[in-house]
Amino acid sequence: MVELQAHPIDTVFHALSDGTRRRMLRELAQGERTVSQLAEPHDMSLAAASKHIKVLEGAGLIRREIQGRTHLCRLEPGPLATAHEWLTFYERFWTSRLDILERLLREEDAQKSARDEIRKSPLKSPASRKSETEPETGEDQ
Amino acid sequence: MVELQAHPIDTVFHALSDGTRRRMLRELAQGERTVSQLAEPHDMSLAAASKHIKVLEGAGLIRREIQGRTHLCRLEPGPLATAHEWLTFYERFWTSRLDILERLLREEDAQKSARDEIRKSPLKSPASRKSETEPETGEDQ
DNA sequence: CGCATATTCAACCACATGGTTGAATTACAA
DNA sequence: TTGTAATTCAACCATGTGGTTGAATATGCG
Repeated sequence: MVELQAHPIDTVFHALSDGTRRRMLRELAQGERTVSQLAEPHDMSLAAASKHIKVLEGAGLIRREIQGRTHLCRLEPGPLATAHEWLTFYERFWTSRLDILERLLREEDAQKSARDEIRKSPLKSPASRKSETEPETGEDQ
Repeated sequence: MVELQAHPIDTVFHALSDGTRRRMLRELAQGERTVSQLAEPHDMSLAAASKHIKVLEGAGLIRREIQGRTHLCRLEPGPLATAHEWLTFYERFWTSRLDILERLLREEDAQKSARDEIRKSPLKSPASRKSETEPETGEDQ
């Protein structure tokens, strides 16, 4: 019904791009929950919550065990690990240390591989960015 | 034009949920690129690519330096670090070692915090999931 | 100046998303 | 059997997304 032939990681990142769904994952990190339990904290219809759960399921982020008339959901961390590893590729860009060297190399690289002959002004040194950690901080997500 | 009052991490994950944009980030990991350079490998109009770039910019994943008539883009890793750290919260769920203990604790937890009295069947032990690493593997993304 | 280059803007389109409501399905319980 | 509880399904709606095309806006160049 959704994401017909997208790359798996597309569906994972997409699933994570919604605060309701991230909150559900957060909840599931503390233990399994039924559909109604997952829906309860969210100000929306059960049907809407059910759709969110299906998106999470479609991304492989949760598994569901049907138990009579209730559906028990539990976290399936594999895709989260995949996404984490995907991001790890870029780690060198935020863990500085070699930042100056990196940047010089990137400049050289850009110079070399530039398909045309644009760019010839100096680059601004990027302000080192502060990153607020931990999921589900404060109000939403 | 997009993401009017969403949580910042919403826009980051959303930006990452598209293969075209992930490929652009990949490209920018090797050095700065102009808009046309970023657009070139992708089978779409310049205008479409320009929109993708704006999504990345809106998520804070890239910065743009206007240089005459060309726009030079460069990677801004901060939000990637944020997303990475967000995912790190769930790390304990995929780095096993304490997996059995974790699971037992989660069961207890679920037992304790369950708002209703559902759940009373045994849990399946989750198959340890294999996660394919590194970004931009194979054909797309 | 006049033209080509780099990029965006605006209007448009098909389809996805996230929500609603009401009915259908299935299971438990009296 | 009858009713109620848990969940999905189907239809619908407003809005967002990702793409197109053609015009607009600057900038660089001869």
